[in-house]
Amino acid sequence: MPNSEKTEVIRGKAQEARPLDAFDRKILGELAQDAGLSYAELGSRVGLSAPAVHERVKRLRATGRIRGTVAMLDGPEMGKPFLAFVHVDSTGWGKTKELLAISELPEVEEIHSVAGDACMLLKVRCASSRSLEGLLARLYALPCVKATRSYVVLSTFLERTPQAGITEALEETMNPLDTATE
Amino acid sequence: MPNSEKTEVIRGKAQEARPLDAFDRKILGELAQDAGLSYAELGSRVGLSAPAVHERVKRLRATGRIRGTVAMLDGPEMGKPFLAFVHVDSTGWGKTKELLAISELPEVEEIHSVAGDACMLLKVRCASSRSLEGLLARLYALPCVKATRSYVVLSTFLERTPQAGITEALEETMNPLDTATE
DNA sequence: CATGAAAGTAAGCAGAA
DNA sequence: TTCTGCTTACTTTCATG
Repeated sequence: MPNSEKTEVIRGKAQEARPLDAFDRKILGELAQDAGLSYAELGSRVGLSAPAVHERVKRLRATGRIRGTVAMLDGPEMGKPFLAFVHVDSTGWGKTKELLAISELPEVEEIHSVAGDACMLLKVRCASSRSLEGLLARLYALPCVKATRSYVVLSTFLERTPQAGITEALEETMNPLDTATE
Repeated sequence: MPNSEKTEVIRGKAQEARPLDAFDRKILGELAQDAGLSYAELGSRVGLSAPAVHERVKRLRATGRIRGTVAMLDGPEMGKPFLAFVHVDSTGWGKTKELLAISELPEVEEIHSVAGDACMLLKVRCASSRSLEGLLARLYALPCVKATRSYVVLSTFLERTPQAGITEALEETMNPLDTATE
């Protein structure tokens, strides 16, 4: 069927607008916990046939809802028992080039720019306090870095990837201004 | 083979002690980026046969180096564009029961206890500033919570799961005390 | 290397716009 | 009717002993 590609192109990003239905949420919920499930098993859990669920997963991947499937490695087992969050006060504005350099380090897992009294926030996992020191040294070597504050993790109670669910109850407000408008 | 189990038991956690070799690191590096690879493809990338690489992956899973394989979901696409890190000052000590309650919320992705001027550090991803407020309200409802500081993420430059690599160069020290002993 | 299971494809059908 | 999406049946690839 030579026309199928064309159809995709014509529809363009229309599929991105399609909201998630209950089936999609259940599928995503399962896959966020275990992406190793067979389509048959996944289908029986959400109440769909294997090809149907396969089709939906393909769509969820294509539209970017699923960014990929990865193996979750264990930090300590990998020889990196030191987890820390580093707040970075910087002058000037987050030069992409400088960030590129440190994002290459396998020790650096997250880099965010944040509002609040810090400009950048890093999540780093490394072998020892020594290597954390080495990483901070690299940071201070950057001209824009003014100060850092490190929060060393003592123990981790929960650590997971983004979940599909939304807690509607959190939208409740205690603000009298809002109740007035409602 | 009825004796294989026995051997395993006798060796006990000996397999955990087995250090990662270069092949293991390469395998883990690939799987941390894409766990959807076939064993054949994985084998050709690291220079091993498919069954060989399969055996290694099985061992890496059994010994806990690989904690599981999950689908990475896109926060904004899931209707949760608000990412924030919340520092919690608490009195008394991290009652597990109370943590259990908030770790059930799909908005909460990480809970750590940290050294530094905060006691707990949360990573939360939610639908709106309103729901972040709702989550803070739940936190303050806990008797041990004294204060919170929230760092709202403006943009994310890097976000990934633990990596296999270790940067040896980070172990370099600038401390004269250490160079003296060496 | 061989077997069996699972992924992926194609064709047909039912329900909703 | 036309379109979207589920199901059954089939092919092919891959995991696994």
